[in-house]
Amino acid sequence: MDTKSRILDEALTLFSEKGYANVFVSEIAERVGIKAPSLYKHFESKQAIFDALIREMNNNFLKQAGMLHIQGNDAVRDAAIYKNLTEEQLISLGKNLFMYFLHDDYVRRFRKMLTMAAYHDKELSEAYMKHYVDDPLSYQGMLLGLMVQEGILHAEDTEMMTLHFYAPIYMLLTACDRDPAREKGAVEILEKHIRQFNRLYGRKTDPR
Amino acid sequence: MDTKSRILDEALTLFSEKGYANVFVSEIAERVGIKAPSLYKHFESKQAIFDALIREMNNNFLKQAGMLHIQGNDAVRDAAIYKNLTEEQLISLGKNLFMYFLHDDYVRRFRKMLTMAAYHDKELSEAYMKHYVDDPLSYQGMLLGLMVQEGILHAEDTEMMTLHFYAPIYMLLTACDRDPAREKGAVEILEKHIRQFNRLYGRKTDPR
DNA sequence: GTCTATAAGAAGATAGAC
DNA sequence: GTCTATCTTCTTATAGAC
Repeated sequence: MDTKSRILDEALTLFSEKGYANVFVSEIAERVGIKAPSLYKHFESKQAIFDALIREMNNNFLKQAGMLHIQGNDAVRDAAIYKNLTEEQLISLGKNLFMYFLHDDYVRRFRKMLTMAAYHDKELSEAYMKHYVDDPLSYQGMLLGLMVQEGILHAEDTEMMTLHFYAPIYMLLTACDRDPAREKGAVEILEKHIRQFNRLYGRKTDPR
Repeated sequence: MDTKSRILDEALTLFSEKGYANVFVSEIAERVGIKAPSLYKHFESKQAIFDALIREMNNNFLKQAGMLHIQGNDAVRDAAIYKNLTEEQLISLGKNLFMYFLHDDYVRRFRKMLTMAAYHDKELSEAYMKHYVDDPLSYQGMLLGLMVQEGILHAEDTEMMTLHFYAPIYMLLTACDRDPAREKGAVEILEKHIRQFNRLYGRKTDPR
């Protein structure tokens, strides 16, 4: 990994742990193994490092914003996969996806950095909402909608069904980001959540 | 309002808008209408202002952490109130509570300040989880549990039912905090959410 | 308790040698 | 491209008059 990439990597780690304003350029440089002035040969300012990270995030959008997607870009194909899963397989899949978004270093650090930074910046706020709220809801809405069409799930209001599926996952994820000790409990809750969701919206539920 | 209280008030506003590190003592002083050095007659440091705010928050815990409570401290009495509400009245109540937590200046500013600050500080992180996740879930769990006992709601797993009720509200609240333009849509979604929740867990639902 | 003046120190950024 | 030395600016905080 070249120096420029190492700078971005260490900066992302530090920004995600302490927030932009609490990280010093000298700190980033130290972790990379150079002195602060050398860093200015690679980036013209601290802000430029942050901007480069945000650009990188938007470019890698599919990798990280494909939150809770199986393939991430084809709801029809993904629905076909879901369709044939047993409840146990579905739970296992859900757990694995949850663990991926919780632990994948790239995804996790960006989420934490953006969570903090998005509070003071309108543009970043929009990025946050898109990646962690709107896009997951939209994708899962398609997925669950297809399953309703197939007769696998039953719901009058697909939008609300999607909210009921995703909101608990969003809440568990933000809880674990703030307190990693909650992870074990969160995975158990996730399992129960998927079971209950299946029970409520699955074949046996009377939708009125 | 005396100067000391005005300092706390303006500091809370600024901290909630920009985050602790991005607020200068001189900025707080200016809003109060004094010069920065005068401020040090009231607080010995910038950190002392923040600490005082956190103490105030913990003291006023009931006022703001009673998130989505009716009375806020007596689940049995509150359950008795809920029991006799029609769906329309319940929705109206839910909307009003949501608007209160979204708009009440004191509650809103603390929530935003804590959301940011809680990422770098373990103690604050615990306070955040307690006030915005654990306590609401625990209180609403009692409330909904009582309604299950009364036969008003039906659920095998009350904990999951509570999660299904609260997680969407939590998600809508954080979404509106980040982007106030979403408020109108959020209230509509809230209404649909409560209706669907009623439908799923109300008398007519077959819980197996 | 508020002011002006100022100290003390931190942090971002530049200059110029190697 | 990295270093040491340094500049500049900003920000917290203090001193001391009123």
